[in-house]
Amino acid sequence: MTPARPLGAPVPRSFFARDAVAVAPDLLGCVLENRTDAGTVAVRLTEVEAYHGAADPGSHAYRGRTPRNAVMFGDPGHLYVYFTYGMHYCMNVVCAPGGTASAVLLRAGEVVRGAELATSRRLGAAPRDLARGPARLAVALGVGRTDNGRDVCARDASLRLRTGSPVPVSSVRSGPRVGVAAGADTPWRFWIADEPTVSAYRAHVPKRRGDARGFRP
DNA sequence: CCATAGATGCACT
DNA sequence: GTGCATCTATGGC
Repeated sequence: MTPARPLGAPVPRSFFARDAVAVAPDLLGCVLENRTDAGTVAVRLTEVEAYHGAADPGSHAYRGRTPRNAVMFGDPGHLYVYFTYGMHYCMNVVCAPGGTASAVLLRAGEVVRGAELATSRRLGAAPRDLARGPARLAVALGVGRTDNGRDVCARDASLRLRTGSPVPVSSVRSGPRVGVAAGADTPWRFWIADEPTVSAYRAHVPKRRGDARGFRP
């Protein structure tokens, strides 16, 4: 059980200086706020996933340090933003001591401030869908490639985490991570029960290859 | 509701 | 060349 923190207090770096699997459930209910020239959007986190360092086959860090994942190997409290599927950005917060490459993927949340700005970034999205899914969350917050490596614990951070209303332990759920083949036995996806903003679960879809085109068994 | 396909750039093998 | 820690549109029921 984590000690209660004053509502709205910035989350200190020490919070992230633990294993991602320990940090992830504690992150639920916290509020991520991004101030830009366009305005401020704040999101209450409802769904996250832990990536457990270089030993985790599902992690980008599994095959060692590369230019892309370098931030993961750095100090806790920094943002690891990566580009995927040719069009999407997803964001993690680095955890554990430097060099561990442990991180938490922020998968979904509820927009609690700046809904108008978030909606302008996500045209056509219903309120509950504004930040439902990791790539949508990044868009709603206005986070992209240039935010990779940002320190969310810095004194003057325009992108930072605050504590929110505590989430009862009884409301925290966990299960397999989305779209990750390795570690189906590790329930490192955490979410708040009965939250409409939690992304739809999609199990990993194995790729079929080498078959004749159009052939179906 | 559910299932599938296509988009699209880049890191890595 | 292969395969994404995804999203959206479309088509079937």
